[in-house]
Amino acid sequence: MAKKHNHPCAIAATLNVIGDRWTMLLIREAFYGTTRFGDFLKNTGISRNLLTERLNQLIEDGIFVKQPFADRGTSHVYELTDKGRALDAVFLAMSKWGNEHVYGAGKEPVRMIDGETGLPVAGLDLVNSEGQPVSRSKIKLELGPGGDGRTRNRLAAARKFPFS
Amino acid sequence: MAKKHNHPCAIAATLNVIGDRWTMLLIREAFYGTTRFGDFLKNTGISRNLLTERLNQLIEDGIFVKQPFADRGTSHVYELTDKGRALDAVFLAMSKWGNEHVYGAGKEPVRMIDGETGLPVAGLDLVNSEGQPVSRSKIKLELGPGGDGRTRNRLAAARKFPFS
DNA sequence: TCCTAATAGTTCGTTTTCTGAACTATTGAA
DNA sequence: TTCAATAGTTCAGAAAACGAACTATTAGGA
Repeated sequence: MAKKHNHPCAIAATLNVIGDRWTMLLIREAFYGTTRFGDFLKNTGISRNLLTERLNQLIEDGIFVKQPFADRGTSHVYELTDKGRALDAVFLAMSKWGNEHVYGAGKEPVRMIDGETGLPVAGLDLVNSEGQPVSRSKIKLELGPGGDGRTRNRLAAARKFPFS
Repeated sequence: MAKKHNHPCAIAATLNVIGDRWTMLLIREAFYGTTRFGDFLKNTGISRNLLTERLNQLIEDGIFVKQPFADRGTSHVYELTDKGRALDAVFLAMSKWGNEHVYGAGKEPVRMIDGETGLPVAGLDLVNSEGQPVSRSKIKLELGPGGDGRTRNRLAAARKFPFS
């Protein structure tokens, strides 16, 4: 991937792992059950050399592990780690936004359904550490222990309640 | 931005809007309250010509609107639309993942706090259309009205419960 | 009115990354 | 020991990003 961001910021840090045109598509594939080099290739349209490079980077970043697989030829499987599976919230947020704001209601190619009730999945809601719901408009961004002077200045300049 | 993905898939569609190294950083800035060309420039490190191109693309995609602003010089403000603000779930999911899986507990540069209780924001939970909680392991992906044969085949090959 | 500072945006040469196709390596089965 | 399947490498051309210099527009002050 390209040169990395160097901000003390979780968004920048996440973009350093998944912030290119292909990586979230590979992770989508992994959530869909794809594990083989050739299937990632076919299902995404990425070029072979870039797929090699991305998979290696994702292994280095702890998103995938590569396991031998006895099939035909020199086969392996690429599987998500716990760290990789933890990207499910990003996957779900992107799915929801794409369905609602690019395709629009009634034009979704894939829908997320609550298997328990059969109802559509409608929201991604925040809860605090006690499990209580958190209103987005009440979220505050505070300087954390890993922040520095730059972070403090950025937050000081930021709105108090940035989210709708 | 680069050539667009052409899959019948909400992730691919979302990547066509925010799937490059800079766009989510610009949207982070917008959530932090940045509205001016020069501030986006300074706070992200993007180059001027690329910033021009990205902002124009994001206006075209309906994420930002550009308004005149009387200050000094030829000033404008770039502000998020409702469609842009709806990316807050992606922002929050990426923030949470970066804090937990790149920085790690105790090293977060910025923390999200529930302003109501002062407790940290801990989770992003799914609810169905009746507002009931949905377990991630119970989510099903179903063919939607905008899907095609390819989509059907992909889903048929996919795991039943892809999420942890 | 003219000059200056502030802001936004453009141009362009260089560097980096991506693309696409051909080629190589490794293994299991016939 | 040949063949087919799979994964991976190489490389030339195209596209995109980078970074610095330059241009345009406007407000305010001399």
